[in-house]
Amino acid sequence: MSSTQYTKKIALIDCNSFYVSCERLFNPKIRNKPVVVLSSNDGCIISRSNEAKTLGIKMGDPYFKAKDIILKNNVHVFSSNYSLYGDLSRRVMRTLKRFNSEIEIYSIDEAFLDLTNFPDDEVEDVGKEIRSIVLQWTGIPTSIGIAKTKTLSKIANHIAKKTKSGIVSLIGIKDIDPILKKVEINDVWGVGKQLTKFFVQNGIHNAKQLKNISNTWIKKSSNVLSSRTAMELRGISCIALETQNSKRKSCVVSRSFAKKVEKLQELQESITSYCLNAAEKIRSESLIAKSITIFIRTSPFQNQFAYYSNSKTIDLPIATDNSIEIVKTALTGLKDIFKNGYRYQKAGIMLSGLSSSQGSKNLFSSIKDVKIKNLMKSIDNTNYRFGRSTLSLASAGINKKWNIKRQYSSKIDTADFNFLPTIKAI
DNA sequence: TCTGGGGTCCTAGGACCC
DNA sequence: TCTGGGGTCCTAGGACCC
Repeated sequence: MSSTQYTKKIALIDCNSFYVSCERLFNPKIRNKPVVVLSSNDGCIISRSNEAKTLGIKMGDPYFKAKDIILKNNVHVFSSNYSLYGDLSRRVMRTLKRFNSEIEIYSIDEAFLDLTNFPDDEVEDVGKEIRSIVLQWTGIPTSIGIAKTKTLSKIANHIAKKTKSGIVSLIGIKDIDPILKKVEINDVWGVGKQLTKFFVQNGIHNAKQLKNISNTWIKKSSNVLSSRTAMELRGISCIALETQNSKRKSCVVSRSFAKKVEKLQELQESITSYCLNAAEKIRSESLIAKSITIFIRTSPFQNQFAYYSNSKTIDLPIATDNSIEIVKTALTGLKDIFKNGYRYQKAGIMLSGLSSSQGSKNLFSSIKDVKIKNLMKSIDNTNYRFGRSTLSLASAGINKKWNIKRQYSSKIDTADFNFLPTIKAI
């Protein structure tokens, strides 16, 4: 009798130090060297190589605070280059799809892959192959965790990151308690700062304890999400793989300013350009928005200045993807919440209540609408061909003094042939 | 001087209705 | 003059994720 088993198996594939790995692809000199990538505006550290982690540089640290360590240790610093990372992400995901079309792209550098169709005792080898193919085809190193549920595969992945092979499977292990015991409660997927505090107060310090806690207690004293997490630790799948890319429900565009902004005029310029950006984004996904939120705030870190933060949500009379309409509405909202005398650090907008623009004709549809649609289309096409904001609105400003800072950009654009790496035959 | 950006989901509480 | 219970829907804010 064959003993081949096909239990449920979910793999979590996670790119190692993804943004750093992307920069390294085009810059072999920085392999094995400490590297960090900064957030937009060169504000915070959002990706670190292992060497940088060893130096004690923390995730999310503001750059200026880590500068001493960085300079002393010759850490290589890069401003983030999202079009590069997005491009490489798509390549990684495309490669993963070859192993199974049942894939959930969870973030720019992570995907869940259903491996149930492979026999239990072969799944670790499959994982190894995925790793080496992704590395070979894209140059991006990954870690892979495999287990019966998403939460457990997250844990397996967490452990895999610390192993040399880069792959850990919990499939076929009868008693995973000794493994879960070593996983701190705050490292469990879905357990954040607040829940950690709550669990620790109740004597739960690791994943094993959460797994073995009574169901009634957790339901009574917490919420459905926690009990779902506990179930998943027991190997009972509660969080399904979301394989079809569902349409998003909101679209945010927000930025911190390179310099503090005090004038309404400058806020208007930034809000306008964020609106244009967001409108273009939803048009490219055939969506229309029902409402728009505008928000502005001063820095929460600078205690010597008064703090002010406010937002305003306005319902659009008719759901729309029309840039002009969206900008106009946003600017009225901005006027309502703007107050003189503050040093604004950040502004943003959110389009929400998004729905498909297909067949969204209504009583008020008219020839004018068709004209506007064509105008939007030609703006999008021109900007696509000649670069963002070739065509814009006057209110988006020309000088853009508030615009972001990107001092350390590698300026690599994989769409540009001049920056493609050349491969030399030996 | 300098502290990211973009998402989802859940819940409590208020408004409103019968 | 006093007094009820139950339901739905919406929203703001919080918590979490990367």
